[in-house]
Amino acid sequence: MEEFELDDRKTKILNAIIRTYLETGEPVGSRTISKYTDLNLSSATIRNEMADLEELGYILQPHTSAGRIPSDKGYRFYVDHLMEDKNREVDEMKQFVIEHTEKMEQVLQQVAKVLAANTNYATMVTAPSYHRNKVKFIQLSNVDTGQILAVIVTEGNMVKNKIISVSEPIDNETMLKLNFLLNSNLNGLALEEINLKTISRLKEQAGIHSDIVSDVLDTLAETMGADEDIRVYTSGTTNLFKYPELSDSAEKASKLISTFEEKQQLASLVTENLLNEENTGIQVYIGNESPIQTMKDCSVVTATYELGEGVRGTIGIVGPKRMDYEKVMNNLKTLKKSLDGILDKSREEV
Amino acid sequence: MEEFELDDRKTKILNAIIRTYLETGEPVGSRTISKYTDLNLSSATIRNEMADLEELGYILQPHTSAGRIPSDKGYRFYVDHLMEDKNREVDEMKQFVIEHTEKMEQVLQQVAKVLAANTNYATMVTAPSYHRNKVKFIQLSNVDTGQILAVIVTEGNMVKNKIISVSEPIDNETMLKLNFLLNSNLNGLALEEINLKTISRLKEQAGIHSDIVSDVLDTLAETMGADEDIRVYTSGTTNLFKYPELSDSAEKASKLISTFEEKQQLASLVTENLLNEENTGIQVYIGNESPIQTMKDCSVVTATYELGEGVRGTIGIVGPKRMDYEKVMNNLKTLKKSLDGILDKSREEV
DNA sequence: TGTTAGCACTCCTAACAAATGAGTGCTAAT
DNA sequence: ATTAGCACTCATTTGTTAGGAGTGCTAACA
Repeated sequence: MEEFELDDRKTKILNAIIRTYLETGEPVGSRTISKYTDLNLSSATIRNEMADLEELGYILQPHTSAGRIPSDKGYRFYVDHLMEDKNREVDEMKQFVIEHTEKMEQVLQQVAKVLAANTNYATMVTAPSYHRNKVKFIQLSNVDTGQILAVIVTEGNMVKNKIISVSEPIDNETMLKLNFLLNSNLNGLALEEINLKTISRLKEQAGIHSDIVSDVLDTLAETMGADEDIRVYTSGTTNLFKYPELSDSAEKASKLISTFEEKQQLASLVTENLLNEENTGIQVYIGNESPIQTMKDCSVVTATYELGEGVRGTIGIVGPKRMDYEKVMNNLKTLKKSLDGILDKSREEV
Repeated sequence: MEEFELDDRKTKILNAIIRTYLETGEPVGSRTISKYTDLNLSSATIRNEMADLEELGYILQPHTSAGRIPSDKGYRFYVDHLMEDKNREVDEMKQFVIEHTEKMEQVLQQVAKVLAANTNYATMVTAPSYHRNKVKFIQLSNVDTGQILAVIVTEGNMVKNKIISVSEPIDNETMLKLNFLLNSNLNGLALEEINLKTISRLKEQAGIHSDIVSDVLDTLAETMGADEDIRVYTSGTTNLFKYPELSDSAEKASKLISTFEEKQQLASLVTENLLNEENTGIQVYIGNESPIQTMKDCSVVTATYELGEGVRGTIGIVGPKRMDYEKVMNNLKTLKKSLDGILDKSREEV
């Protein structure tokens, strides 16, 4: 709590500076503030206060004889203490999400798109990953000579499959036995709960077909495993062009956009949040706080949604540091609310 | 055949102009050519010839007192007649593709990436679509009360699945019958071959469960259907920043990059090629020839690959009109060769 | 003691002019 | 038919200037 550093007046001035800068993107001078605030102060007084604020690290000057802009510390203070918590709704999107639950992929892409259009920033949405998700149903079937199809269905009705090659064909009876074996041993378990004991027991029971069991388990680990192939949908990356501070040099812009293309990098930004059990809120990274270096001139706001028990994904927004935090965070909150627990709901409805 | 328009010398000069421009990206002047070509001519003579070439529409001047640059017509002539057909190999990639056939998605993404790094242009690869692909195996299973899982495997070992909700549970015996019904009627058929007759026969035989059959058929149509959701992998879009003529204005660059983000647009560029049976070669779109408006300042080169009977996808490269056509086309040719028929091969190997 | 007016100073930016130079078209000579 | 030479065009670069926004400091004031 370093609020003690700032008295009431300084706080008000800092607030005014940041809000003005959020709007204009231009360094803001003392005279502007002098007119802006209700507490009538002359520009000279403001100047003195600004000098203090600068010394404390909340604002900085791009160069002598320019106005001030917020520093990372300034933004942080704003987000933590100054920002109002408006509660406008984002109803259309909420509605949309609910109406289209079947086609998850398209919904997520659409969410990214609408959010980008809404906010004028770049957005990313990661598909839900099956962290902590439980096995509901496993089935092996003969598909072709030498080829077995393994299908795995999880609690959240996520379906994964893999073709397994086998050296010699398996007759139907054995197949039935294997299926029973797998289901009775694994159903209801989350990936983390499948330990060595379970595995060795399984293999023992499978006898000569233990290699197939191995393959199935591999598939399980692969498909339900962590960051393996988290799908990331992005939209509006070119919105970043709108903010000169991000795109003044072609190189800068290029690097940023590249990061969005390298979806796996984005995924990494997000994984830690997913695993962190207790974090269910909204995360704000300002400038260097972001784990991705290329985004050091940006702010990143992410929200973790949880479709159902342990089925989590992330929605993120990337923009300039002077982003409209209020708007962004409210958008995310509403979206999060719409998505949270949607699996349970849809199951109830059916 | 409008080659008659150009005598030998004009051809040589045009060739020189284009090649120089491909390298430098700068308008090329008469003096440069005068030194460049082996037929020793003074700059003045070149100027005369250039005036002719301009009148004929092969080259143009950005403004008075600038050098000449190739027009679309000029590039077209170059690609059709002037370009050499070098045959360097792209072995590393070929090797890579063969070694990683199992994980198609990752291969394709990687192909896009390597190709982009190799050429310094933007690349796109579409996942194979199941056009003309045949049903190999269908299976319904009870997954949960009121929920049936339908799995469809096609010739190319593409697996698709869908959860179908049913109002009342189906006992195992009925399920077996349904499965038999579906497989005996549909296996070996391509989507196009499933006509109304087949459908009505199926429904008739299914009796009271004809609604489930409908659902399965819908799923079939959806998953094997045309452009539905062709997946497109892109890479190196920011390479386009390297070419000033594409990124001089932020707006221009922005529009281009956006097109790459809107993958479905890219897909449309490609669909016609996929359906066109006899086209198995390499396509070059120069400037306005491209079906996508935003790419009117670019050249697009695409190759259609065919993993197996009717399982097709596209590899594409987008760059400035002054792209290194030779290199690009050779890269594509080699890649195409590596991918063609890969399904059949891998099946043989097993 | 906190606040304010005034002023000199800094530094960015826009505007304009001049210099540069690459390249052309035309003409006259070969 | 080819070429050298020359005048001319026009984008680009460079230098200069004027303007303006904003600051820090000082001195006066309540």
